[in-house]
Amino acid sequence: MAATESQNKAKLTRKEQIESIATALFKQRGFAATSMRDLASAVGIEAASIYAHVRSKEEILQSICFKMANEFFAELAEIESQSITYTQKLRQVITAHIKIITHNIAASTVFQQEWRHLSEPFLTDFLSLREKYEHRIRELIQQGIETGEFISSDTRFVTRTLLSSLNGITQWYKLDGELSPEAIAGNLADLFLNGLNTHKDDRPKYH
Amino acid sequence: MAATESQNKAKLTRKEQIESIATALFKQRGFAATSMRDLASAVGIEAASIYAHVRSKEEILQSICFKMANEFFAELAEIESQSITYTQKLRQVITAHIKIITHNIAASTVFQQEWRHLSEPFLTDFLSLREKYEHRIRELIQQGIETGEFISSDTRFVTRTLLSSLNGITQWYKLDGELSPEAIAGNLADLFLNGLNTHKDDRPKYH
DNA sequence: CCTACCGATCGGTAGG
DNA sequence: CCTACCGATCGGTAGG
Repeated sequence: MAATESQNKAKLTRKEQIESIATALFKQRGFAATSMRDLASAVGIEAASIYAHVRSKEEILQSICFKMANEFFAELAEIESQSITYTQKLRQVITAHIKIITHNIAASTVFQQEWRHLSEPFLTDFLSLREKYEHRIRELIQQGIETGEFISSDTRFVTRTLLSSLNGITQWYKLDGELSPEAIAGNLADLFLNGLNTHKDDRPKYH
Repeated sequence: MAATESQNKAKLTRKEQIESIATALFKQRGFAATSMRDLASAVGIEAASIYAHVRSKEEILQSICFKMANEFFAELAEIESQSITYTQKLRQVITAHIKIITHNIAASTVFQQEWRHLSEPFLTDFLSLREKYEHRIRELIQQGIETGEFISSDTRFVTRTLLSSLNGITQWYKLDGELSPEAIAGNLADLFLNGLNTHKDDRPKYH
């Protein structure tokens, strides 16, 4: 009970503050190039004091990576459970993914670029989660093809391309930019669903 | 003349061999997490001996990043000079970019992910080149819109999305995989030009 | 290309 | 949360 109380009060525990600042630094310089002394100095304490709140440098990375993974899965499960067309599901997946990314730009960047510094068994777990997420989106596209909503395509390729486009948003999204997360989602869904061409006679016979 | 001769002979100079192995290591572990001792050991010499061929660790990174940039620009200039439709130009840009990436997977990955470890003035130069490349592709899409080939869209957004999709290929392309570079290029061009949807009545009114 | 070595910095611990 | 400190490792140089 006392433990629960201490978790509930206050805005940000010191541990959360450390993780938040670490996330920004890992994004800026990369995990390997960020030292615990850099982190401590940014927090305003001594390097050794960090270890009162955190077991190791890698533990911080683990926390960032798996928290982000959980966010993506929570939204995906919600969408999968709905009774709507696959076109609508795809639009919602795009919207949800972009919402998560734009609300956690630094953590998303670390999630995307720094996971390789995880040690085992975290590395294997992480890659397995990523594979599962991709697989479930691929399933969604496959089912859209079977209902006739989407054209027949290489679903593995389409899914990877979609995820690259989604994850690439971390590299250019600006809070003060001209495009809101919702506008980005709308544009991206339009592009993937309808393409750039004004007519559809361009397609060679790959399929 | 003697200098020219020594450049022309042999398969790979020691310097080229060092850069090639460094590229693979930088891709695998990242620039910051790769030590000169790792590199030396992979080459089969002592760490200090590396410095007989290379001025610093960063010089290797500079070489990788700017060589890749030059490759992209050479292909782009070639395509821009042709008299073909913008649809065809876009297809060729996609094909050329993918060709370069798939032929230099490790160097492309380093180019994309490790450039932030460049020091000034290289960092600024590099970002300026990247911006120039994006700008020229954006111009190409803008012109395609003006001729009526492409639908009116946010060209900045479309260009960034295309580049994310192209660069994401380094993350999943396998030499022994099911898709050849040409097939990937065809699929990607089809997706961006025509989209996934079997009909075009899905588009909401964002534009 | 090697041996020998430099000062700096790393992640982390002991003990309070 | 601090002082004091550990052994390991870092990028790089001197001198041959």
